[in-house]
Amino acid sequence: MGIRKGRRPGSPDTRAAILAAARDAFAERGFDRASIRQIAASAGVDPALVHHYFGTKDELFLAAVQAPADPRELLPQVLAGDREQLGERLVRMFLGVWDSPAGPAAAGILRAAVSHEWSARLIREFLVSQVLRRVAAELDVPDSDRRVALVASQLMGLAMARYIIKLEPLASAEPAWIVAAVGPALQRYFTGELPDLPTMG
Amino acid sequence: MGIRKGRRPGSPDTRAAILAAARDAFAERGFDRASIRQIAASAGVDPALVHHYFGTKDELFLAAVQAPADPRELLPQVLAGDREQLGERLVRMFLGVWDSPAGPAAAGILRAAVSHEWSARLIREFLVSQVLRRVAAELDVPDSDRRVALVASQLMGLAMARYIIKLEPLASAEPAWIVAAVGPALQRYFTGELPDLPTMG
DNA sequence: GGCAGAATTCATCACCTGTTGAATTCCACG
DNA sequence: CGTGGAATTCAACAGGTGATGAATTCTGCC
Repeated sequence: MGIRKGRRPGSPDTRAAILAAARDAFAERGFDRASIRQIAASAGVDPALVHHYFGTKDELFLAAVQAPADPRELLPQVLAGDREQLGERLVRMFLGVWDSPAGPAAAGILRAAVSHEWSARLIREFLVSQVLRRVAAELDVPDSDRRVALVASQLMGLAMARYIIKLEPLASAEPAWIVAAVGPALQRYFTGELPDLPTMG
Repeated sequence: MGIRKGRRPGSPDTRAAILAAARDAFAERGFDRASIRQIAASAGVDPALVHHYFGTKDELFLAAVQAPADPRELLPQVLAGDREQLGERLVRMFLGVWDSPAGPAAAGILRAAVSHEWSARLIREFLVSQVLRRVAAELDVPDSDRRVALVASQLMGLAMARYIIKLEPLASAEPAWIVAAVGPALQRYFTGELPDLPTMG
């Protein structure tokens, strides 16, 4: 009676279960407050097994949140089409990702990025080298790196307000409305007039 | 010899020292990773004294981060003047607060808001009832609550990108440039054309 | 001078954390 | 049928956490 030691019969994919539990835990409780013991319990498994599969907690986090969405797959859809509606397409895709099953993972990354420098570095490197740089290369306007950073700031703010802080009425607004409201703002960052760099002195 | 028990001579304002240490700790390590023991040590004091002055850790946090800036004092300066430059004035003030000594406290609140629902509620209530509602009341356009929420999202994103994630070139950009770049975006949210609410079906 | 009360520390408690190493059980292959 | 290796659990370690209650020393007042 009770749970015996040793290998269990059948072949449940325990590894995947742990990963799923970790994903959930990190997403809704953040890195610090998500505990390995709790993740293990939630996966119906001993904590040591978590360490057996994924080493340390940091590694588990990396395994759990890696690639919530692949920019190499998504960006071309956004970049294709006329440049005058780039902003709206980007917001639409952004909301699509966050409202998808990948959303919680993204929330986990964002939560972790706020409290851990190494995770902030992670998201920064990801944004810069996987997303922003590619978009910037596709734009044929000057100051493209500044432009994409402004775009990133608005999108991060949108995610914070809508999914983390849950600020109303943004949190429960229709995606279509948000696209129409925020899209043009991004469009201006992309292709509109921006100030020159201030000349010192 | 060594540190004796009991009341110490002189009158160093220990309470203020604890508060300052707590402020620093919460700002740069967030709520979870800031420990009372460490705050106490950093203030040259026993952990129990921290509990003696401020009760629980939550209460200490509230005492440490309350009112990094008083909207009742700052908002009138922003709202005064012509409506066509409201956006720029708001960005300028926002950057002013974050670049001031109050900035770290603001960062602490933001960090905590991301990992704790009760703290997210805190910042949400603060934003809604102390800032957004007042600004909305001052605007004479329809949909003012939606407009201010959009503004809040852009400002939160700016804070995240510049002060938390430290995304370049935003992180080290000149405030004047940011004002000129982001101001008009906020201005559009405030007084520009926004889409109607989508009609369902 | 004595006494109330505030300031401060000490010594804990109970708990949770990540992590490790050994023990056990099962499966697959020879 | 046996054996090696993978899956899984148990038991524990070492450390950190917030919190509490009692003890001690000082200050200020009468």
